[in-house]
This record gives sequence, structure tokens and C-alpha cells, in this order.
Amino acid sequence: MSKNNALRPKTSRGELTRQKILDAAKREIGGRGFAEASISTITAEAGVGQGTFYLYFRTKEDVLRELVLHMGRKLRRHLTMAVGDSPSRIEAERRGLLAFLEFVRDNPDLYRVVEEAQFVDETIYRQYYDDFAESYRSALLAAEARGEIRPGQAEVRAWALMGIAVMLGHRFAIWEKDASLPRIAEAAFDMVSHGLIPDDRRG
Amino acid sequence: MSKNNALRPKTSRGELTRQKILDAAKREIGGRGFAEASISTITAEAGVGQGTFYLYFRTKEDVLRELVLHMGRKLRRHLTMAVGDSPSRIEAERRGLLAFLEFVRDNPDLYRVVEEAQFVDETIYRQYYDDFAESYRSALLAAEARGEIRPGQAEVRAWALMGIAVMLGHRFAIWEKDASLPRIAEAAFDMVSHGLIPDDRRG
DNA sequence: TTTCAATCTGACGACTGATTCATGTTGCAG
DNA sequence: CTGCAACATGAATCAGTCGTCAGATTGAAA
Repeated sequence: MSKNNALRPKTSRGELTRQKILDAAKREIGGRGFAEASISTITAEAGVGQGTFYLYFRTKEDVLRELVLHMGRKLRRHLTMAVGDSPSRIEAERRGLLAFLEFVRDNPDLYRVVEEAQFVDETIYRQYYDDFAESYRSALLAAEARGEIRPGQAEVRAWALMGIAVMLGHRFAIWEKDASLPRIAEAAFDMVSHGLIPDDRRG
Repeated sequence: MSKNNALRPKTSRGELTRQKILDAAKREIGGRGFAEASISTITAEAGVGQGTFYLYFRTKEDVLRELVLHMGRKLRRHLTMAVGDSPSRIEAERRGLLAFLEFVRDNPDLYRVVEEAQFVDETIYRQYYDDFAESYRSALLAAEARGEIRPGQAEVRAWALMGIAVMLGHRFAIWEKDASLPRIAEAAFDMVSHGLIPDDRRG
């Protein structure tokens, strides 16, 4: 089952070194991109010898996979905290979107690493999105059952909402770093909750 | 002004060769990814000598830029045809989303090439999206002025709507190749036009 | 037919960066 | 204190690509 590479350190010293490499890789890959980031720049940045890298990772791809997993856990934790005890799905939507945008702004390197994963290991990338989509989807279904939202294709909605978050994150948290995130989230939230059609034109 | 590289062929024979290389590059980069695609695999696929590549392009990045521009023109043309004479912005929204999804399904290589551009030449990538966002934005503003849609941040809405299209394209036109695109587009369109909040819960 | 600008070729030099490995160091269990 | 497994090193090796170039070919105008 666990194809877990048997590359895990066995002492706390090793664990620390592994972590230093992971941090450096995050900065290098996130900053310069996967192609530019070489093992030598990563190890130099981490302050360890070149060979040390191979004590804990098989390849550069390996580190990236690890970072995607890390991003997934960290983001999930962050969103859970932010959305936590929302009184309704709609309110959860609002808080979740804002929390995501803030997360992206605070972790641009991780964000970029995940996007690069798409071209390095499609499987892990898709797993990352599938996981979020699935929990998103079931949340929508539950809300629908409670009558909080209009019935509709939960699966499609989940992916559409993720698309909004990702694109707005890219545009307003990565590219335009000083945008007012609450204003952005509010505008998108308004569109999604109320719809584009004016009240006086509904059938 | 025109930094246009002076690498343009001067005869139709040259033009043809250049095109063969461009096509091969689209397949190679779209299929294996930018990093995997080497000049030699591209020229081999195109059926020309290695050196021929440099008659028309400076670098691999150069080809990718060209392909992004190409994708922009082609997609724009496609959307214009599909949305053309819609009776309303809302209707244009519906048709546009479906047309985009179909385009992605029919041109997966081009789609991927554009996404890769993000990590190769951020400038051209951003230009690509900015262009679409701008025309999207002004269309929304016009519709708003006509009272067809509720007032709101057109800029944010434009990016959010693009996010929906991109993500749904990735999920339902690239990953799940036989999804019912009209059904997907309809579901997303319904959410965006009517909103998630049920009519009986609006204040 | 001749000429020549444009086009094409593919082997090759230079270089980059991944991975290995022989050797050295660390720190804890006994 | 000592022995040993874990950890660390970086020079050397190795694979593969880029971009060049000297020479060959094409085809259309003169």
C-alpha cells in the first residue's frame, strides 16, 4: 500500500534537515518555477550538500508532490478554521472565499507550486482538486437538503465555485497584491448568491 | 515598435515549413508538456532538420508565445461566432460558456499550451487573460446600463466568470472527455444567473 | 540554362544540471 | 569511552539539450 519510499529520516536531526530542504524547495520552486529550480540551488538555499538531497527525496518531482500534499493539508486546516461554525452554507461560502484569497496572498509560493504540479504530476494535482471538490460537493448537497440553496448540479457547482476562487486568487492575490480582498470576495459572493438577473426580471 | 524578430519566411515554402513546426510544437508541448518537448522532438515530429527550427524561432519560448497568441485569436473568433447576435447578455453568457467548453474539448493541446505559458512567460499569459477580461468587463457594464443584470463590480465578475469557464473546461472537457457539455454549461449558467439563494429566502 | 537568395540539413561543441559514490562526521546506546 | 547506524558531503560522472555552422538543395526570375 504505502509506496512511501522508505526515505523517511529516522532521527530528529534527519527530520530537521529534510524540513530545511522542503522549505528551500518551496521558496525556489515557488519563486523561480519548477524548471528553473535546480537541485543545487535548492540544497544551497537549504544550506546542505548536494548529495544530502537524495537522502530524503528521489527526484525533484518527489519534492513537488510532497509540497502539494502539504499545501492541501494547510489550506484545508485554514478553511476549516475560517468557515467552521457558519450559520448557513451561504455564509460559509462568503467566509470560505475570503479565507481562500487571504491564504493565497499569504502563501504565494505554495499556490504556484500546486499550479506547477499540473505539468509535473497530473495525478497528484487532480487528487488535490478532487478532494476539495468532493467535500465542497457534499456541503452543497447538505445545504440543498436543508432548503438553504436552490436545487442544482452540486458537482458542477462545486467545480465552478472552485474556479472562481482560483481565478480571483490568481488575479487579485497574486498579480495585484494590494487589492482589497474583502471587497473582491463580497462582489463575487454577491453574484453567486443573488445571481446576475435583476429581481424585476425573474419569471 | 514591432519586435517581430525578422524571422518571418519570405516565400510560401518557408511559410509552410514554419507552419509545420508550429503545428508540431503545439502537439509536442500540448501533449508532453513544455519541459519534455525538446527542439529535436519538435523538429522530428515536423519532419524537418534541427537547424531549420532556428530559421523561424529564436527559442522554445518563442514558439510558445506564438501559440498563445494563436490560441487567443482562434478562441476569440470562435466565441464571437457563437455569442454573436445574442438577444441579451444573459443569453450571451449561456452560449459563451458552452462555446468555450466545446472549444477546449476540441483543442486540448492549445488549452494546455496556454496554461503552461504561465510559467514560461508570465507577461504573455497575463496579456491573454487581460484581453479577455477587458472585453468581458465592458460587455457586463453595457448590460448593466441596459438594466439586464444587477449592478455590481464588473471587473471582479468578469474574472470570476472566466474562472468558472476555465475550471469547468479543465474538469469536464479535458479530464472527463465525454461529459455532456450542454448539461454542464446549463448548470453553471443557472447558478450564475439565478444565484444560489432560493427565491423564498430573499430579503 | 544560369544564377542566387532563400531554405534546409544534421553533426558537433559547449554547457547545464541530475545523480552517484567513496569518504568523512555525528551522536547516542550500551 | 567506544562502536555503529544514521547522516552529510561535494567532486566526478553521466545524460541530454541547445544553438551553431559549413556545406547542400531548391526554385523562380532573368
